[in-house]
Amino acid sequence: MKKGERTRERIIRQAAPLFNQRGYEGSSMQEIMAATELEKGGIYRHFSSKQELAAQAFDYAWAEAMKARRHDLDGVENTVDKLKRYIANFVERRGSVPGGCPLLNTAMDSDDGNAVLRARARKALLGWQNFLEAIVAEGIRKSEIRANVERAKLANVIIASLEGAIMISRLEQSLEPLRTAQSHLEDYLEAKVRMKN
Amino acid sequence: MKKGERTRERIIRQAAPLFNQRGYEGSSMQEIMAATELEKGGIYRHFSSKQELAAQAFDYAWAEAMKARRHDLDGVENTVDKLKRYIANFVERRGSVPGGCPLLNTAMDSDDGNAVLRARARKALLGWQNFLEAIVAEGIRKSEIRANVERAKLANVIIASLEGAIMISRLEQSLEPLRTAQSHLEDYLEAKVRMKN
DNA sequence: ACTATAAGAGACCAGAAGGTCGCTTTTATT
DNA sequence: AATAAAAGCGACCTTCTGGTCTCTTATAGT
Repeated sequence: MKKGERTRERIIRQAAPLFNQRGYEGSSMQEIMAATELEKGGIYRHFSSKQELAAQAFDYAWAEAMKARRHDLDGVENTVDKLKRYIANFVERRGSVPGGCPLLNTAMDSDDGNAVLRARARKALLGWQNFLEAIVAEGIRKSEIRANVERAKLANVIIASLEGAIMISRLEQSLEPLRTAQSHLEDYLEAKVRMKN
Repeated sequence: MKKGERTRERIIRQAAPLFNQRGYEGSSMQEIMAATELEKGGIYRHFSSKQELAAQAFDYAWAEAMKARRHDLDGVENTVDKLKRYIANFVERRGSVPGGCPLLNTAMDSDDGNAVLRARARKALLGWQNFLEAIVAEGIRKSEIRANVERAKLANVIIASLEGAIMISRLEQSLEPLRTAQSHLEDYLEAKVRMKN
């Protein structure tokens, strides 16, 4: 009863980078077998289908990404600084799972079909938006963020800028686009979001 | 000598939406055969491989997207307004080829393998950056854009915001995120880019 | 209209895809 | 140490993959 659970988690952990790098169709069971050093039977005992495994691998990869991006966030008091730290973490602490942002990858991979994966990506995005919006709401309550800031829109701008920058960065194999997005967002936060006295 | 060229172009035109929607691995020759109403032999006469066809389909899709986004751009004199018009076109005139932005799709599809497609996406991105940078450079020359604006960074911010917003919009199946990105960019152009006298 | 050539059909191929299942081995419980 | 249950192996299945090649049909130049 214990060993099974351990290998199950190991499979997810070792399959996640594969799916994140090569995508759902691009990752074959053979490659997953090689990555996990398990035969087919050993994998299919724990997962009913490739899709099921892919879904769980995404959940894992996303949880890891979120964890990395939340790193040391609680120590920051001011909510604007918290947003800036979050953005810095996003830029600096990539690679919790290799292959770029799991959300972007899975969203693009599944947005024309693969309803299961698509639903997971959607849920992940919603969670992310809520997380950022909560920080903004707190900031407004604490009078650190201007009252006229629309939290949903601010969350949107941050997410879009970062995800778009990731795409460029991956294609150019350079951190510069990501850093440009970061400094743009920081400027924006100071100019239009932070409460001035 | 003539018919061949016509069908060749037809194949590209009809295969492009498929590749753009389902990705490279997700599009099978069978589906391409169905979409083009041609047998295998009829397709492979014109393209040496699936990859070759996919590459040409991307070039076509990208050219169509660029054309749509450049729509009526020449009529705009002021370069800041030109950028705004470009952004508006991006938001409004999607769907020149179904399945979202070909660059984003192909970049995510190929960034961990498929060197051929990756090279095409990279070249497309470079062309896009150059296109926007040229407008900015012209704006600085004409004193419509502040001299301290770094054209590469501005191009980057615009591209990242729009592409990231496309991802969100597709996942949420709503235009709102795209419109939010648009208004954010417009505000930014007015606040930090346009020359004030 | 004749004919050389271009275009397309479609049977065929080897290999790989995801998935199943009966059997053996390992684990945990007593 | 014995044993019941859990975990893993790996041959096998069907379907589909990208790609080839020969043969037929359509086209275009004269």
